[in-house]
Amino acid sequence: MSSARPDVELSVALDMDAMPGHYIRRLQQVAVRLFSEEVGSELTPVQFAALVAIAQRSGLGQADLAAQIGYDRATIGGVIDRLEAKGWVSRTPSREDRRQNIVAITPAGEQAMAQATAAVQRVQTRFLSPLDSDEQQVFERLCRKLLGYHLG
Amino acid sequence: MSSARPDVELSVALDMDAMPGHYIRRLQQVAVRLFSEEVGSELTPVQFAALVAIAQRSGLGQADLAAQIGYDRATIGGVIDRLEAKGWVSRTPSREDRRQNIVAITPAGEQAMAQATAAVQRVQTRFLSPLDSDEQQVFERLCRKLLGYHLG
DNA sequence: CGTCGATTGACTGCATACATATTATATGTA
DNA sequence: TACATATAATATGTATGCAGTCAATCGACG
Repeated sequence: MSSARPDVELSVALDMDAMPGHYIRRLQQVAVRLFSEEVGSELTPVQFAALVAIAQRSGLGQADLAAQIGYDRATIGGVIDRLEAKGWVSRTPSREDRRQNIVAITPAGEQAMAQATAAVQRVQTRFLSPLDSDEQQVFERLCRKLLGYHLG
Repeated sequence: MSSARPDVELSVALDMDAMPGHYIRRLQQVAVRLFSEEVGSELTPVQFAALVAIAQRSGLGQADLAAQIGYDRATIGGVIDRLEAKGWVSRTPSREDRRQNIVAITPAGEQAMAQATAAVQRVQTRFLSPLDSDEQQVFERLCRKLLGYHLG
């Protein structure tokens, strides 16, 4: 660590640690790291979320899928590319609307998802473990409230 | 999936919205969007955080800087590239350790930071605005607690 | 003084995330 | 039918974030 000499005094002392945007970013980093520790490198957080969404509501096009889990439409294509390359989902042009690719999970995909599920739940447990049970509930409620207003 | 293995949790329990990792990601998306709305495209959240850190503790090398604000060492290089291209920071080889690049903010950089500061504070206000004052304090406390355990 | 382990920074590759443009296809309307 | 508009998917460019590799360099040790 270098010796920091104070050479510029800022008119406004900005404490980045006090900024929600900053610590949300760092919490996100923590969550991603835990995910990769527990689940491994076979599956990323985004790929897992996509797999779950596809399994729960098959017959959706890519855009519907993206909207449902909060991805960008331009991003979902690449995610599905990688899931398709692993043989976990399939893309089929819709007959009703030939612009659409209907995305469905494959048996191999279901198996991969089932294998990952326990690890993913460990991630959530570990992530929240610094909080006691009451705090966990409050944290979830406040996050939902924030999302509800900003997305709804 | 045709095995006789009972997978009870597969059919129901995968509610992504209930997973902290998932809604933290979406909160992060919200924060980034608000940032770009208020601050504009001149400066990204990461670039702003870097600028603040550089201004507050000049004389640091890139790795120290990265550690201080939670970046990856491999990422900070590109961030500083872009700040340097705008003339907002400078890189100088250290005399004590010639592997190090000492990063410092320029007058133009200080000006850019000062201009962005009000907008950045509006971001934080808007982000937390769905919560009342008590809830905001609780939210910040819980986030800090999570970070304290996971990073400390 | 020379060697070795650790550190730093540069670089590559992969995976998001988003904006924008483009292409193909649908759909509403004149 | 012809045209304008809307939508789905893709391609491109920029910006992060992390893992891994490499060379240069530093500090410590013999």
